[in-house]
Amino acid sequence: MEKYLKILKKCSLFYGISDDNLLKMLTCLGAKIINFDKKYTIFAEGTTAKYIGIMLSGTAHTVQMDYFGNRSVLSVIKPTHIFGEAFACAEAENVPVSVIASEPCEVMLIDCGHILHTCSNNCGFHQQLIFNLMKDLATKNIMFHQKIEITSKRTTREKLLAYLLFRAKEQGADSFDIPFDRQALADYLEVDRSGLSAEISKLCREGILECRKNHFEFLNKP
Amino acid sequence: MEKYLKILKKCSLFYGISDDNLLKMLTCLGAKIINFDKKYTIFAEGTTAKYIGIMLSGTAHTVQMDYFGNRSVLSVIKPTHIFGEAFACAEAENVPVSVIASEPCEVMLIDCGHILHTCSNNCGFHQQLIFNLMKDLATKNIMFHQKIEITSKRTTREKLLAYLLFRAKEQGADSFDIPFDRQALADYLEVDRSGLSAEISKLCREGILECRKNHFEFLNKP
DNA sequence: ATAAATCTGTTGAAATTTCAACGAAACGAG
DNA sequence: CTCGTTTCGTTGAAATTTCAACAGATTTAT
Repeated sequence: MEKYLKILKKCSLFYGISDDNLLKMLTCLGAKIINFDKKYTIFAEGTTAKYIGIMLSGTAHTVQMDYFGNRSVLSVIKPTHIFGEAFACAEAENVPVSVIASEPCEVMLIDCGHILHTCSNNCGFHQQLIFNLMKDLATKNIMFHQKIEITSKRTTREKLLAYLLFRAKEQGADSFDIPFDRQALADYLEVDRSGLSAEISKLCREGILECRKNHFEFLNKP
Repeated sequence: MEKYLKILKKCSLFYGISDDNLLKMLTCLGAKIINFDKKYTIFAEGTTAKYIGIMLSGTAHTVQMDYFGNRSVLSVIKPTHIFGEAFACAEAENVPVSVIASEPCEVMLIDCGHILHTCSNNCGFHQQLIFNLMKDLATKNIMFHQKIEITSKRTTREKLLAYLLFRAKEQGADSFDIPFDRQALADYLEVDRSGLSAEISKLCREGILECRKNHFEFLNKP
C-alpha cells in the first residue's frame, strides 16, 4: 500500500488525514487494489453499486450507451480521482453507466458501506472521511452542471467553443491540452465526429484556433 | 415553524429525526422562512452560495442562461425538495445557475455552515443531518445522469420519447402528468419549442401517444 | 365579463447536423 | 521496417432542427 501513498494523499477523499492514519485506515476499510488493461470494464452498467473507486494510475472514462448503441462519454477519470461514489452512496441497484479503462489502470476499491458506517474499531478519521466524501459529491454535482451547460448549446460550433473556453480557463492559458481524442470529444459534446472535425478545421481556417492533435490554442478568442 | 412540520418531515434532509428534535434543531440552525412571488429569483446566478433551500409550498425551476440568452431548465423544485445544497457544500463562490419561482413559494433557508460545522451546543442530530445531506447529494448526482441520458439523444423525437418513458416509469403508469409547459419542456430537452410541438402532434397522429396539455398517455409504447 | 397577455400548434424556408464513404495520416505489433 | 488497424479530415446528399411569423386557445388581470 505504501507505494501508492503519494497518489492517495492527493486524493480529495483523504484530505486532512496523516500518512500513518491513512495507512491504518486503508486496512480497516478493507481497501484492495486491482489492475485493468485498456478497454476493460471497471464498473459495469446494470450492476449494483457497492464500491468506491480511486484511480491510482492510468485513465478511464465514464460511459453511457443508449438503446441504439450511441456512446456518450460523461467524464474522464485520472489518477487521484475517485469514481462510483454517487451510486455507492445512494445505494443504487442498477447503475446506468459503465467505467471503462482508456489505458491500463491501477484502481483502489473500497466498500462504501465501510466508509458510511463507522467501524467497530471506531477510528476517529471516519468523520473526516465522510466530510471529504460530501465535498466531493457536491463538487461532482457542479461538474455535471458544466457538462450540461456545454451540451445545451445548439450547434456543434457553440458546443466546441464553450468546451474549449472552459478548458482554457481551467488551465489558465490560451494554449492547452484536452483529454479526449476526436471521437471521445464528439461523444462528450453529443455531436457527430465528422461534423466536429469539420468545425475544428473551420475555426482554424478562420484564424480563431490553432490545433495539433489534442493540443489547442486560441489565437483570437471569439 | 410548527405549521411547516408536516412538509419538513417529508424532506429527505430530516429523515430519521423526531418532531421534537426537528423543531429544536431548526432554532439551533437559525432556519428562516421567506416568501417569493411567481417569477422571483430565490438564488441568483453569479452570487456566492451560503444557504440550503427547502421548498415548503409552490414550485421553482433551476435555470441556466448562456451568453446568448438561451434558457435551459435543469430541474423542477417542488415542496419537500431541497436545493442549492451542492453549491453550499462545495462552498462555490460563483453559482452558475439561478433558482426562479414558477409559482408563489414559501422557502426555508438554512445556513449551510451551521449544518456542516457541528454547533457548540453539540446536538446529536447533526450526524443524522450530515448523513442525510450526503445521500441527497448522491441522489441528485444520479438525476443529472438522467438529464444527460435524455438530452444526449440526437433528435427531438428521441429526446421526447426518452423523457416521457422516464416519467411513465417513474409514475408507474402509461398515463401520467409532466411538470412542464411546452416551453419549459423544450428548454429541459434542449430543443426548439415549435419543433417539439410538431413532434408531439406527430406522435399523436401516429397513435403512439395521447396528449392533453400536461397530461400524456402512451397508447403503444415504441 | 372583457381585454390583454401568454401559450400552443402550424407552416415553409434556411441553417445545421447526421450519415456513409473514402483516402491520408498516425500508431502498434511483430 | 512493414503490414494491419485505428484515427482523422473531407465531401455531398439526406434528414433534422431552427427560425420567424401567425392565428387560435387558454389564462390572467381588472
